[in-house]
Amino acid sequence: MKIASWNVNSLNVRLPHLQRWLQEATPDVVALQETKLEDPKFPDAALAELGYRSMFCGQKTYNGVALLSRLPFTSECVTGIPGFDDPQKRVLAATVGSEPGSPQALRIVNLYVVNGESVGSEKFEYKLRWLAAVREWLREELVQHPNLVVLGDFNIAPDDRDVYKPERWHEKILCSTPEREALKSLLDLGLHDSFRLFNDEAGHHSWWDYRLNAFDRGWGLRIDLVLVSQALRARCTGAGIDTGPRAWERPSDHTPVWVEVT
DNA sequence: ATGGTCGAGCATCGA
Repeated sequence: MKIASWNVNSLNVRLPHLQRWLQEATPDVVALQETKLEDPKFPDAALAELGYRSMFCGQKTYNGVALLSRLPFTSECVTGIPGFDDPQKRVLAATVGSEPGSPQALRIVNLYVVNGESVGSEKFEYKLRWLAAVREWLREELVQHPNLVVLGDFNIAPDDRDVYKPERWHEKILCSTPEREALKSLLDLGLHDSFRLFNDEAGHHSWWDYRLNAFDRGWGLRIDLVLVSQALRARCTGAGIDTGPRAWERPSDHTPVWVEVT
């Protein structure tokens, strides 16, 4: 089973890319971020034609998340962090494949983590509060759902191997110590960065700024992650980054990341 | 030379 995440930066603009990539990569489950679409405008019929059921939680202009699945959804759709009041649509969780709690079920938590703007800004403080609330929620999710996948645009590069020029990003947004510690506190719950189960090299990225031809120059960061629980870690057979779509015409600034589990 | 590009929606903001 292949589970993927992609920040599409407007599903309205990127639907043709998504359709092409679904057909080429044939993922079973896909988490999307930055759909920027209100729910009545979500293209669920077009995606159903490719065999995908959809859950979505969007808003105009900003944010917006969705889950696509070839397997049936077997739970309600959870939107937002329980108990954390937040008008921004950044979270969508559901169970796929089998009844919640069964060994065949997979719990999927799709996160569009707050960007944070710059270290020390109000948005930065919001990012850290938001991540602390996610941590407390995931602690409970792990009790209920041993087969847990937490994936999305984390807006955090886990360490310097994930940054094209670490000295340029030192203590900057996406790379600062408080952000990395917040991510580590999620991993400390019993989650693993699936990409690093298979590859420990530097130089693998999932996002490149639109400016200055960053993609062609290799100026990227790995900020899109697929975290897996302990039980799922044992079932992981591969993980990777599909850089192809970043080179297509009129691309998202992010490219899909994925994990394979048995 | 750490610059300046997208997407949204109509001037500028967020990333």
